[in-house]
Amino acid sequence: MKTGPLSGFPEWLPEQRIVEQALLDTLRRQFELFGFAPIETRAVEPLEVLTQKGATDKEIYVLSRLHADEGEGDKGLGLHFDLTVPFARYVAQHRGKLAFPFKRYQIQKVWRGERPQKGRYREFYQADIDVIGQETLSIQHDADMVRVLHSVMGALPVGAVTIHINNRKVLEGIYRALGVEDVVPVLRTVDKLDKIGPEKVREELAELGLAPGAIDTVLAAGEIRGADEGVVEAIRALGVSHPILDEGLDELGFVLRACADLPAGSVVADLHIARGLDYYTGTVYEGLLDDEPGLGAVCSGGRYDNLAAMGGKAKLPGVGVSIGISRLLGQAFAQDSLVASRQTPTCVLVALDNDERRAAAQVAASALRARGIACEVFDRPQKYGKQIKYADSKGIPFVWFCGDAGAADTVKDIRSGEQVEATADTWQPPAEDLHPRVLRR
RNA sequence: GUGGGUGUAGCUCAGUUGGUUAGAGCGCCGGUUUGUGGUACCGGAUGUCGUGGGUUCAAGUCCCAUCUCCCACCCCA
Repeated sequence: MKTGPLSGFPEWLPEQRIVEQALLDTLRRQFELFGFAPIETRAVEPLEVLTQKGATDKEIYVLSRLHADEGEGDKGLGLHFDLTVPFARYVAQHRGKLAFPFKRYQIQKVWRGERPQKGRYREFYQADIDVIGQETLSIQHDADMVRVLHSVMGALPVGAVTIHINNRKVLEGIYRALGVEDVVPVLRTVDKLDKIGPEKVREELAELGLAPGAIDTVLAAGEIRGADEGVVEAIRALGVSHPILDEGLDELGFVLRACADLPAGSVVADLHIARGLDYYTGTVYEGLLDDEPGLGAVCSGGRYDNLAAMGGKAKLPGVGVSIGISRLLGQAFAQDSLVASRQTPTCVLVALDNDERRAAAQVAASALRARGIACEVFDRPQKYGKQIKYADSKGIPFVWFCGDAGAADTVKDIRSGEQVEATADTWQPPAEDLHPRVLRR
């Protein structure tokens, strides 16, 4: 059998999966604290849903049966490449049973058939929250997204994250005022300011047919950043005007005011953040690690007005963000900055004295488990040294010895070597040893 | 899809201008230690040298093809 890694399909060791699960638990708790309801959608969607207008042209993994009968025809199913498109389909489908504004969180694997590289995988977790309204959705939700992101990212052991926000209408208004017909290519180019620098961006804009004067304004706008409403004034000072620009500035100003109480530096308006996805219509978000900006966005999202208008006339505007939990983990594992305190849930290894005493060992183990203490009984009566070594190799903190012939049981903390008498019905490990912990270093 | 790199033990790697039976460290297993680990010492196992072809008396080493993985572009979490 052929073994070996598949590029872009990461598999973690138990101690890494423990970290991953801990972070997923944190996300779930945080999302629920903000009132988002859980859903899960199927892993596959009809290709026509995945490739609908507004979706990205991601490379989609198509599903087919190995021994499909001749003439069975292609059912046209593909694995989802994000959670927003399936969610839009879900909302349109269950519209009658949902209460709006509908807030949901969804933590699932997604698949993209792209070339993998650092921070980018073909199979990875996305953790999404979205709010979706009927006909309209309050701008308040745009601001709330920043608040949730700030809270969630702060709860993850990944260091400081700066959330960059912008509003597509602001950029679109400016570009239209400058006479640009097709704004999306300009947005994509400006989005690369950080990466390739203003001179390269200038060249690319010129290739798109922008006049030198217009390019100056586009670049000047792209350079604007700030944490408060000063950015709105700075944009007005560019001297362009357009109805869409006014709308965008109102929204951006609202979001900045609504987030004014968050700690300084956590949120910044950044006028070159555009996001490549073409379905965003208003506020856009992009979170970067302060320590590792080169990793790319670790959370991102935006407002969309049309995406969920699937199969009906009703308009379902929404706003949502996605957290790149796999990207964060890949980075953390690569630099060994997140580790589990042990590589198994087991808190106590019950040593096996001899074959006659298996029953006694099981009784002790059951008593511990009944009180929520994870334990396992060693499988054969080897020398105690071997059994302790097994516990040590997995990071199991305690070894339990059943007392012989009426003697008391004892439990040994193998880190300190301390061994004390104990009763399986009452003994309690320190709270920090009950479950594996995530350690940051 | 485009470009560049890579491939030898479970892991990290060495292997001379082609030349006997392919090595080291770590890890693993056993022992010193007749049930209480981590250190130390002693011993042991492990390879289709990515794969297929070719050149040669002789290929891990040279040539061709192919695959894999890594990095960058595109785009994105």
